[in-house]
Amino acid sequence: MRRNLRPHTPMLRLTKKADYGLMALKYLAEQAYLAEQAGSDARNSGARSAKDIAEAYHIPPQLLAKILQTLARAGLLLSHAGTNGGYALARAAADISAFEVIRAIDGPLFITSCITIHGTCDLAGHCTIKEPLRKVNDSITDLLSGISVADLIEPADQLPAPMAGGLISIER
Amino acid sequence: MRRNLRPHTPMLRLTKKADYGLMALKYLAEQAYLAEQAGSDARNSGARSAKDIAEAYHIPPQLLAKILQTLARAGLLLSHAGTNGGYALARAAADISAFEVIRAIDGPLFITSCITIHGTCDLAGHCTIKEPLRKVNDSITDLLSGISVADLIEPADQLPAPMAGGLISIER
DNA sequence: CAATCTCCGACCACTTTGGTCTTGCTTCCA
DNA sequence: TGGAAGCAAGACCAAAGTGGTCGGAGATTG
Ligand code: FES
Ligand code: FES
Repeated sequence: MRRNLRPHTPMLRLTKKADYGLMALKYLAEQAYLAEQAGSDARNSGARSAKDIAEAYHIPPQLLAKILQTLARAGLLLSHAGTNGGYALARAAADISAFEVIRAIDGPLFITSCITIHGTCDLAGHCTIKEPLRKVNDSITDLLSGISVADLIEPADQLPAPMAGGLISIER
Repeated sequence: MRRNLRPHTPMLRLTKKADYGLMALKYLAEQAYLAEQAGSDARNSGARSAKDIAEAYHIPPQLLAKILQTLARAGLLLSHAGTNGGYALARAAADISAFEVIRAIDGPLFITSCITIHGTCDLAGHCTIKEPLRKVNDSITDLLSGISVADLIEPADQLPAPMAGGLISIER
């Protein structure tokens, strides 16, 4: 009867912004690939406006614009203002890892709520949990670092072997 | 100059509640081990009240109580009301994985903000991001599943080989 | 019966997230 | 030489999630 139908209860989730960012990167990577194939001029190869990308994925244009600005500030994208401006990848798609994108948008990710930058938690001393958890954190970082936006453009295919280290060990 | 000193900007973090839950489990595991060593009676072996645990780690007692209740409801803990009551592990420490604890407290964890329960996202169709990301998600799940609360009690030592599969591959 | 302890839901303050709007600036081109 | 198209950078806001508190009800022991 009550509307307590468990709204979502998600956790350890990626923010929607990071999701949008990844989508945009993927889109740009595809465009860059197509432009290169078509042999168009080096300039404006695959550059697309924020509005175009937003429309392609039906995401709020203004929000995407802000995300793209963040990415540009982080050095992952090149922006070009003006009439035929837009955004383009700053590097090759294979050289941009998902980890960089997520960190640029959501900030440094740490799985434990205590580890700040140098492990000095206010609970240090009476909590020995953080050390094993940090290993998990590092593993996730490695995992995300091993995935490039180039790996995202072919969803149906498996990721054969284009990644640096496919295997991640728990003990770092 | 500006006070934009980046308050925390954390992401992909574990909730503090899950952290507390893990700490409590670790504590209970230690107590159970000690009780077993001392050869005390089988009953009340390692059972501790919520207040005791809260004091041991300096965490808000009422909050910890609620977390323990959640854990008990999930079947990870046994609760015993009454004068000398308290909580005890429902299973052996080695049989309780960190993944179970986290899921019991924070709900099902999905790294993408779209995957709900059966992948049908409102953006499905014009977003091919979720498939690679789901692999990451599965890898994290496996990673967490391979860590038991027994692995937490010895932080200094490495985790030698007590886990099911120490190596996690990106392609599941 | 009384003390102790778990159980359960309501409640609150605060932070984060997703999203909009406004204002300004740069580049291109008609 | 203007616009128009596009980025840049804020303030701003509503909704949701998080951390934490409170108070009563029920169980267990002595
Ligand atoms: S919560 Fe900070 S060390 Fe465990
Ligand atoms: S955000 Fe749902 S499929 Fe990409």
